[in-house]
Amino acid sequence: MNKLDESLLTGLPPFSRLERPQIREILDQATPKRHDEGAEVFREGEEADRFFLLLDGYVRVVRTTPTGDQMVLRHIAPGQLIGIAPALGRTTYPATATAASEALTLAWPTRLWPGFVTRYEGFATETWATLGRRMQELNDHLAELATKAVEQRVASAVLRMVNQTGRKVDGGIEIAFPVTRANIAEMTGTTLHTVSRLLAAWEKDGIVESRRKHIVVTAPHRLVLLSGAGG
DNA sequence: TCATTAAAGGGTC
DNA sequence: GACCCTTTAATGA
Repeated sequence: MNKLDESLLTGLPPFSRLERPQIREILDQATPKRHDEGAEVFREGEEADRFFLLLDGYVRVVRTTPTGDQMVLRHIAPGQLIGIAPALGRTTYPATATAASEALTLAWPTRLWPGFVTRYEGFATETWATLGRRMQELNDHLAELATKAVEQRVASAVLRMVNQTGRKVDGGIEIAFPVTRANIAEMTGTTLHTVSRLLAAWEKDGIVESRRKHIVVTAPHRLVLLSGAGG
């Protein structure tokens, strides 16, 4: 079996303070896996027997409501830990993670978690920081859902994706993974029809350009204004 | 202001 | 051709 290259982990926040032998040790315990677009990485309610590092690609985190509706909670960019139920004191995954684009992960058995936290300098601190950021985002998102109008919510959701996963392209910033109108509807608690109409209107105003599953924000500051940030 | 319903066209496999 | 993604219009809460 091929050994994983140490450069995969060097520089990533959870491992940035570690020496080579420690990184080697961590990699030797990891199982790499490729996920096709749409494939599940882990499922809500399952026994959390592994935690993951997203090496490449994007992951969509989704919860299903009792009525069967899906709610998209967040998107994860490469370099982040996911499925870290043990850090939350849980034994099952709180949400389902699916590959938003073709993705590559490393997985470790959850039983190794306590050892990672105690043995590896900076690992715990970075994990807490990640959890803190996600908590902050959730708070913002919740306040937004409760108080903002649909157009503001959709604008915020698009901006969130741009900020977390955007890449520069000619004429703007592109969301780096395939997104449908329905996906955005599931992030904002509206319908795909409303999202479609909003994007069409924004495109007419020169704020975005979109093709199927593909959005480029050409005037981010105007989207910020629409999102109602700062008033 | 926004959801629902319906109809239709283009894309992709 | 089947199925998915998207657009558009009409209707009504």
